[in-house]
Formats: sequence, structure tokens, C-alpha cells
Amino acid sequence: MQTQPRQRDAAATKARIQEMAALKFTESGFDGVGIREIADAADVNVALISRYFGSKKKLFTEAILTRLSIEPLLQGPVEEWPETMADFMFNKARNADGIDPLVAVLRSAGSPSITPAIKHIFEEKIFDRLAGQLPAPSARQQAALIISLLFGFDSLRHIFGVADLTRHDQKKLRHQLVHILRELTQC
Amino acid sequence: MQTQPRQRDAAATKARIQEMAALKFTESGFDGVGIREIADAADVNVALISRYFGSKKKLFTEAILTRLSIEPLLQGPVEEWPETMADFMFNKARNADGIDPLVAVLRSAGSPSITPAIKHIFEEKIFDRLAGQLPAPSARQQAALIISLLFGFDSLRHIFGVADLTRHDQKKLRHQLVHILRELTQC
DNA sequence: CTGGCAAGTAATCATCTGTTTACTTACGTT
DNA sequence: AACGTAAGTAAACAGATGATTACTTGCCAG
Repeated sequence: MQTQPRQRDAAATKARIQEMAALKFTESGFDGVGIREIADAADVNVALISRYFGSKKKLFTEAILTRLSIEPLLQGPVEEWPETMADFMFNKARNADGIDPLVAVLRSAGSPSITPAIKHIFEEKIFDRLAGQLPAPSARQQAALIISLLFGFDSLRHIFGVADLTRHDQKKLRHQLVHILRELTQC
Repeated sequence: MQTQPRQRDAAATKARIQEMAALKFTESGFDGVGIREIADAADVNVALISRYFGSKKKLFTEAILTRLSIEPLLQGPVEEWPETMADFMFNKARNADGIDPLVAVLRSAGSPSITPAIKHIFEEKIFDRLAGQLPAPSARQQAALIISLLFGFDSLRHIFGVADLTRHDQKKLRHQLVHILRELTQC
């Protein structure tokens, strides 16, 4: 029995690589996955990764960093942001495809080769973005604390898997989170 | 010219390895450093690492995880904790020896081989410890949010190097941090 | 039908990984 | 002074890493 000759579609192949890369990077961070692993998951030859993306680093940038955005949290008026943010944090079935750029970034915090890129994109697309939309005078400090809280919360839940944050009766926790976020967006 | 014959002192050598390992792990996380790099920094033969610590993983445990403690934050009465915590976060010139277990852990979040160990030690020595000392009814949720904030704050400052958190005029930021921590330890 | 370009492949590159081997040599005990 | 234990060393292990090579093959324009 001969294997079916592969259909050729560069665009689709590149997209498939990017998708599986995003998934794998989410699961294991930048250093935790090899390009062979990604290639296998995408059912693609290893050499194509270098061909289409140049390097593993650039693949990470295209697959993860470009998906990083705080925009979903800034819908509606400022007063509603705490609720929106809490929802976002708890509904991190987000795409249901297992891809989570923030988790990928947190898991890649120890990879010296990409932290500069992370820092850059992060300041530009997350920090400045949030600080710019906050009305209050000390917007930058507020933004810093808000993001600290959300980042740390995500770390505890998804990276270190703290049980108390993973439980199902999260009403009280959610309530407290909203309360604190309200405090942080106002004062 | 012949190199001086090396003095022999197993205890001192082991201590030197552990110290330099702690430093290197702080700088680059678990996957970011090779044992040869650590051995060179400690001016020691690579094989001695395996001999004295068994494996890189165990070295990480002994060098980093055992130094991880929340105790310094829980001095004095609960009312003073916010100040103490803020101080601790800002004074992270801590030992001045460049070793920072928390940073090392954050930078190692993407290394699947040690995250279970991190999680265990962390829940035992950080989370349960804090939750147990908080007086309020929903102590565990509060503990979770406090640690989220502190972890995220540390990430932003030391891993992603957000400029606004690294500045020198941190009075206002410190004030806000204390304010939020007070809110988190009381309500 | 047929060239040619581009998509896909297998094999190999050099380097690095953590760990272990067999060996040499320093130091305390007798 | 001789010896044995243990500290330290150099070399090599086997496997994985990211990247590149020279090659085959599918597909579309002419």
C-alpha cells in the first residue's frame, strides 16, 4: 500500500505550521518544543519551517507574538473593564483550540533568545495600549498593577496550576477579582 | 608555567556549585543554562555536579527551591504586611549576590521537567503558608490574589523589564501597591 | 504533451545537551 | 614513608538541537 501523494499548497502548509506551532508553544514554551515536534504535529517536513519562517525565533514571533493583544479587554466603557477582564481570565477556553498566546509567553519567560522580542511587543501592544486608555492621572502605574495582577493570575492558574484557582465554584474569587480591578481602574 | 594544584574541599566545592547554580538559574532559568556553564562559573569540573547533586534537576531543587520562602513577608501583624510586602518587592537588591529564587522560578516556568516540583514546593511553602495566616473567611482566594499580584509584579519588573516599574521615583507606585495589598488582606 | 518552477523530502551538518566512564592525584591515617 | 580513600579531571557517551543541503516530484503555463 502506497502513501497518498501529498497535495501541494504552500499557503495552507504555512498556515498549518503556524497553527500547530502556536499550540505547541502554548503547551511547552519556546524552549520546551523542538521544530521537529512542531513539524510532526503539522504533518510537515522539518525543512519547511526554516523555509517558510526563517528560524524558530521568527516562527514564535509570527505564531505567538502577533496574536498577543489586550484589545478584547478594552471593549466598552472603563467602568465595565473589570468585569470584562475577569470574564476573559476565567473564560480562557478562549479559542477552544488550545492556543493561548499569554500562556505561551509566560512559559517562554526563561528563553533569553526571545525575551527581548517579547518585551518589545508586550510594551507596545499591551502596556502602552492599556495605559493610554486609562483616564486617571497615574495611568502608567495603574496599568502596571493591573497587568501584574492579570499576568500573575494567569501564571498561577495555567502554569503552576494552583488548585484553588482552578476550581469550579469561582463565584467568590471572580467577585473579589472584579472588586480589586475596580479599585485599580478608578483610584 | 604550571597551574597551581587544586585545593581539595568537597564541602566548599559543593557549596560553590550550589551558589553559582543559584545565580545562573536566576539569570537564565532552568533551561537557559547548561551544567557546563554552571561548572565553569564555579570553577569546577562538570562531572562534580552529577556527583554531588545527582542531576541538574536536583541541583535546581537544592539551589533554588529550598531558598524559596514567603516567611520574610509575614513578619509582624497582618496590618503591616502590605508595607512589608511592598518593601520586599522594591528592595529586591535582596542579597546583592544576584540570587533571586522567585525570578529563577518565573524564568523556569516553561521547563516541563521541573514545573511539578515547583508547583509542589510553591503550594506548600508559599500558598498554604500565606492562606493559613490570613484571618479572613475567604483566606485562600485572598492568598491567591495577593500572590498573583506579587508574582506578576516581579515578572513585569525582572523578566520583561517594564520600564515604568524599574524607574527610581517609585513612591507613587509603592503607595498604590500598598493600597491594593491592604484591600486584599482585609476585605 | 511538456518544460520549468516551486513544494516537499531525506539525509546530513555542526553543535550542544546531561550524564558517565576510567583515570590521576592530593591528603589524612597508620 | 607507604597506602587507601576520596576529590578532581579529561574524554567520551548517546541523544537532541536548529539549520541546510542536494534531491525528487507535483502542478500549472505554454
